[in-house]
Amino acid sequence: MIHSKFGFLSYEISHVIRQRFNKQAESIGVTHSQWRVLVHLSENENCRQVDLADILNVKPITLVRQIDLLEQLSLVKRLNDKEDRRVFRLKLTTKAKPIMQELWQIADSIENEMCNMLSDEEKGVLSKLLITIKTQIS
Amino acid sequence: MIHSKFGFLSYEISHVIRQRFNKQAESIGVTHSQWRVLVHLSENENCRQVDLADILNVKPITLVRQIDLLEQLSLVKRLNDKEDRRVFRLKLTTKAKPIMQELWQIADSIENEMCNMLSDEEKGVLSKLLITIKTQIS
DNA sequence: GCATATAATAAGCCTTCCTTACTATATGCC
DNA sequence: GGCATATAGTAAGGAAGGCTTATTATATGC
Repeated sequence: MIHSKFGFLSYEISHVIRQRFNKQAESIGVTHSQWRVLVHLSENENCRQVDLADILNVKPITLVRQIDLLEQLSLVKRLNDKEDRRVFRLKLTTKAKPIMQELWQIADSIENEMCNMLSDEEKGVLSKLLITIKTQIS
Repeated sequence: MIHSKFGFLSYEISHVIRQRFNKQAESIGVTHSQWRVLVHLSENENCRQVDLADILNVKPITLVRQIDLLEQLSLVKRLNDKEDRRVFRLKLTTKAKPIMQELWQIADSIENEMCNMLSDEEKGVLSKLLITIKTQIS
């Protein structure tokens, strides 16, 4: 039996990406997981913790810890919601912006290294296919 | 600045795959990580632990624990090497074969779910591109 | 105005992975 | 042969990411 192993391959690759990212971002003090929180937050500013957890596919309690850490690093702020006192609204701080730029540079350089066998056209096709899948599952 | 975010996307997708796999394979008692060990071992039977660790991109001590577990489940056996008494050669047991079939079925069904928006041709292109990347980084 | 639902969090656990250090064995060089 | 160095596997212990279960405060529906 032949297995297409797409799922397997995507894990193999992201496993390596994660390792490289964590190593290179160590001096900044941000892990791949925390970076992931920052990226999704930047695309959904002012959301509630419960919303962000949902976007990240993790349980709220898992996100709480990560936000705690990011707040300690002064990268994220919890703001009280005026209409619902149970809720925190999450925001990136001004300090976060330049740091995220650095992190994107790391991410981009890792990506370039990995994809340097592919033509620009192939890279485009790959991204498009992955976006289709990501859209489908979320 | 626009980021192609291939690295990001591949993580997002494999994160979901991992969750679904772990959930569905829970009754079998094998996690995604352990399954990964089994798959790579099946493609490299009779290798040393240090070789398999290298293939998996983990440290030898990390693999030791996983092999301990898989040995407890009677899925893997450590065999003494005759020429180098420091070495164990790893083998899948006969019990492992049917269980791996079950695990492949889970993996395949998850994959089908995720890729059901793609044509067969697109799936082929995607696999090809990912294999190029995987080959490049290993 | 009470029952139920929801947002955030605490306590405590599991898994994966690591660094460091150790033991046993092999190998290269004199 | 004999010592220095390298290598295979492992123990101890810790960090990070994730979970389940339960708690507190607040909202909401009837």
